[in-house]
Amino acid sequence: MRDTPRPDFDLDAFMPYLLNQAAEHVSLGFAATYKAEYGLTRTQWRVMANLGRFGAMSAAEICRISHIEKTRASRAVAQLEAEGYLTRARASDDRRREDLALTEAGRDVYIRLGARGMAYQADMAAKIGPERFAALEDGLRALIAAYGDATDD
Amino acid sequence: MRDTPRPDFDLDAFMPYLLNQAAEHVSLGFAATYKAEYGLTRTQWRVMANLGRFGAMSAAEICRISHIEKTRASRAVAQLEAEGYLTRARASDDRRREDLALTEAGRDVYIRLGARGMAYQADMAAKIGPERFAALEDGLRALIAAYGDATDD
DNA sequence: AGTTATTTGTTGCAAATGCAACTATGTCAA
DNA sequence: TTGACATAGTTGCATTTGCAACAAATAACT
Repeated sequence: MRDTPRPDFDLDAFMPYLLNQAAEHVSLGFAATYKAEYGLTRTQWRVMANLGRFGAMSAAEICRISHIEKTRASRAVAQLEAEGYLTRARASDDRRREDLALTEAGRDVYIRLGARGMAYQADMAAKIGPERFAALEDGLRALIAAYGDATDD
Repeated sequence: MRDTPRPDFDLDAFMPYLLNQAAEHVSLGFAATYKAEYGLTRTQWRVMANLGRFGAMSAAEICRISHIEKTRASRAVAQLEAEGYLTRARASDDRRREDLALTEAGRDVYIRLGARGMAYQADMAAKIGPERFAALEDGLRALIAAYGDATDD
């Protein structure tokens, strides 16, 4: 007889666990860059990345796109404004909304960090091999589509 | 002429971002289960999963294996003990260490949640297809190996 | 032995977080 | 117009978090 019921469940093969581990390790590497060199948090960097990529938009839009909690976004925006990386302007067509836009300084940071990001990404692809990297991207997108849109938090 | 320097950097194709998005969405689904039904946090569940899978071990070992911050682990262990899911015992060979072990109740939770986890996992594989799922696992392990062991935070 | 460094686990404290409540604005329909 | 509801963004508050400082035990040198 066994003194422990056969587990069968192995954390090391559990996808949510693997995803979190991978995300944490990989993110940390890049986070160190924008944290150390520009004093940005992850949320702040994401807000800037969205504005840099897509141009002026509201905080709510950024929240929808990047699934950032609205309180978090609000605070990130306030800090980014305080540091001169973005400006806010009441939208004329809907005065609840605030249109956010990067300042010169903000765009500069976005460009620099973007370049770093791409280098980081290239390094990742080299480390695990391009095919694996492509397959990974494909799988992640599939997951996000399957769970992200379904639950829609 | 363009008024914005060509960005080139796209957040939507940035691997750290994709990883975080996928991890967040997927984890949330399963987290709802152990949170709602057993009142466990993610860290608490991880501690239990490690103990259930590998048997008695110290908090520090769990931290090393699962890359959990030690303060977090300490607090999770205290709460799990308070709820009767595990016991702590000073190790006789090294009196700094505390050997943690699941109680009957704790093992019971582990078994039940493990079953739920496997079902969740099977559902994920079905949703995105078994090949994609396998490729995803392969890629994630490669990333963890490349970054997890190298940086070793 | 004696001194210094390392490891294990806990705690203090400031900062970050999430949820709910709130203001202000806009929409829809009776 | 009025009233019910929805959306954008902020703030209050209790909880969680992480870092640094700590205590206790052990290891590693000399």
